[in-house]
Amino acid sequence: MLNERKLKILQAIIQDYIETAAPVGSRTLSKRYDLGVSPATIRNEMADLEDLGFIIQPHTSAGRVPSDKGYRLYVDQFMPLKKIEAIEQDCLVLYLLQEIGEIEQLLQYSSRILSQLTNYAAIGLAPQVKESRLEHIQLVPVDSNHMVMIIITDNGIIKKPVIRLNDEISDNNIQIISNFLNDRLHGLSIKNIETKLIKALSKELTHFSNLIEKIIFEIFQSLDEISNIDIFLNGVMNIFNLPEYNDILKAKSFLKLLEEKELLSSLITSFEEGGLSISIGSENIYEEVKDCSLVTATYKIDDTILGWLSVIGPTRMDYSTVVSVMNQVSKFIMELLNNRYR
Amino acid sequence: MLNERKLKILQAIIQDYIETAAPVGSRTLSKRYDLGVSPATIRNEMADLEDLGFIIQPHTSAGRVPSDKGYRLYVDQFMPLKKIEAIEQDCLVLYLLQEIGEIEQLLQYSSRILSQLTNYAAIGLAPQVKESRLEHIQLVPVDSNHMVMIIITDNGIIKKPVIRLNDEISDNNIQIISNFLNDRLHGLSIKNIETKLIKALSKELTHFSNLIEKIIFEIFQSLDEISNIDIFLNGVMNIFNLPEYNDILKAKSFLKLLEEKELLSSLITSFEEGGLSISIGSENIYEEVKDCSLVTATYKIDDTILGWLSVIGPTRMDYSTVVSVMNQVSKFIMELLNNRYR
DNA sequence: ATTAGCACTCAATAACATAGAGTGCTAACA
DNA sequence: TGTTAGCACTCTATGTTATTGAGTGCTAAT
Repeated sequence: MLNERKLKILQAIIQDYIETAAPVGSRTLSKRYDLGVSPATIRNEMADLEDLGFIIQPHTSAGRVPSDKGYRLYVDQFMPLKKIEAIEQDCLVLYLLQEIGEIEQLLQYSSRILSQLTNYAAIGLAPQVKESRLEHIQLVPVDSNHMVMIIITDNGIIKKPVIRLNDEISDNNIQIISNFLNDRLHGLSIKNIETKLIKALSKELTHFSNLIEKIIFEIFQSLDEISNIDIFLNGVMNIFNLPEYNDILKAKSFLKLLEEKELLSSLITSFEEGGLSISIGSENIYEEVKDCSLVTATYKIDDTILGWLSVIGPTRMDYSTVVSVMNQVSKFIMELLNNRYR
Repeated sequence: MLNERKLKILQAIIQDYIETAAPVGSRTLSKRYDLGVSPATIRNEMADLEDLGFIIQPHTSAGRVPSDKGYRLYVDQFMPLKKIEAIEQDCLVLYLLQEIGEIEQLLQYSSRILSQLTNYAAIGLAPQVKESRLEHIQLVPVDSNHMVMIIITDNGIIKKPVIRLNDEISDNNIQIISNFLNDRLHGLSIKNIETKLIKALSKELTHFSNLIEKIIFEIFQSLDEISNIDIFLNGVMNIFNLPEYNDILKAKSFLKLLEEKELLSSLITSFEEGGLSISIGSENIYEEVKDCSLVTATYKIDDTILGWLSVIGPTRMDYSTVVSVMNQVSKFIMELLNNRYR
């Protein structure tokens, strides 16, 4: 489809644009890259590349800018991958985190590291509790007014909301209720645990039923609360270093986008294959991100998704660096997860 | 110091400027407010007010803008307080939250409500764990690889980090260690719990010492982790509705400021009296907030600080609304806290 | 003491000119 | 036949200048 020279020119255009953020013209190109042909020839090739939809001319007298289709070709075919030692160094930080007990923290810290290494915004996302199965539930009395409900799901999420007790319940009774709940609810999908189910169960424990009735509401409120989307943002303000966000309206809409947890979550969870996925501008399902690209890593063990890490930036993103960094970081994370969850 | 007419004019200037964000001149003033005198007279008075430092002229041919000193007078002397029914309505949301078990959530939700009611950014801040005393510590075995360490402090903070176990320890032994730690550490200030202390203690439990040694590191890592500053930001993007942040650099520096957890924390914790404090522009200790104002509520029971809520915005803040809202919300929160903590 | 009148200031806006980077087309060339 | 120099043309960005209007301080009259 594209001869070698066209590919070389397209690559040069993309790399230059990623670097400078300015539309790149034939003269600049021939000066800056060793293409072996004159600007006039480059111009002809560029006209062809535009006809094919790989580059776009913002206006008649401007240079060319890569299109989403252009970036896609670049990413799929001829993007150079860096193997930077410095990255390895920084990733050692992750090693220090081996002792992190909870996957949310791992995602939080990793996304911070990603944003630092890439200079874009990074997003960590834990799988939604609602979508997982209950592995273990346990009520722990703390003092006369509080107990902690510890919940562990099949994908390793640990939640432990505090539940306030209005009536005093003996530790022993809490223990009995706890064992009972764990016995009956174990293995159920969290979203299937509904009020009526627990109400039915509470009838079985007749001598406690009045107590149980009272804490049902609390337990449900807590189940609901822990079902909040766990999303970790880092490096959001990095966008101010990018010329595309010098326009206050652009910056505003990007920042507002990052406040939309539901949107981000459904955007990112749409990646279900393990490994890296890249979605470029118009390829994204939502209008709001049509001029952004995401590089997303999905972490799976067998068929269970344990979390997502994503780097989000303008379509003029330094894919090469981002993908390299993501690969490196992902390697470390998969090691951690493998040690822990199987 | 100021005659009645000067006060009326100053008040008009401040209210107009808070509303319009544009320097206000004598003609506008006489048209928009019923001051009973001509623009020329107003001009003379304004010249005096400027000499006294209450207002400032950005440039020769512009109107006047209130100075920090002007706002201070306004806030202290003649700011009208609203008693809005709508606020009461919205505050009912807080009532719904009575079941919140943890003070962090209360601060988180309240700050969200504050930002919604005021249209400024709101900050919730929990007291630092490091500064509190240990009321209760408890280790709860969860599965063969994890236990939860539940920590309750004297000011009602509950933390429960997951601790990963590398060696299997029987539930019974965990129980023994837990009781022992609680027994010895109870009442100590968290920052006084140092490695050497626990090491000394571990010697007492000679028959466990090898086990304890191993989990000391874990416990300390966790103590360190839960000592992170708990700060909750809401409504940050509200600033984009304010003309002062139409300048991308201004917006950037404000947003970056809100990322500085340590700075914000030390700024806000400098308010130690219970009730409302207002700090205006240059009154703030840090250079970074010299063109911002904060309205901060400190929540105390007896002499223990339970948390802070703060609204932050430009010095041209609608103090009247913010203070009114804060008063209302604070009333509800103090009720909740009183019910819970005494 | 107050106010109308007036000359003056200065930011913001608009209107216009210029420079510069880039293009497409044509004709000459290897 | 593919490549390239030359050239007229386009369009943004930038800088310059003129104009407008809100606002002031001062003076003199009320």
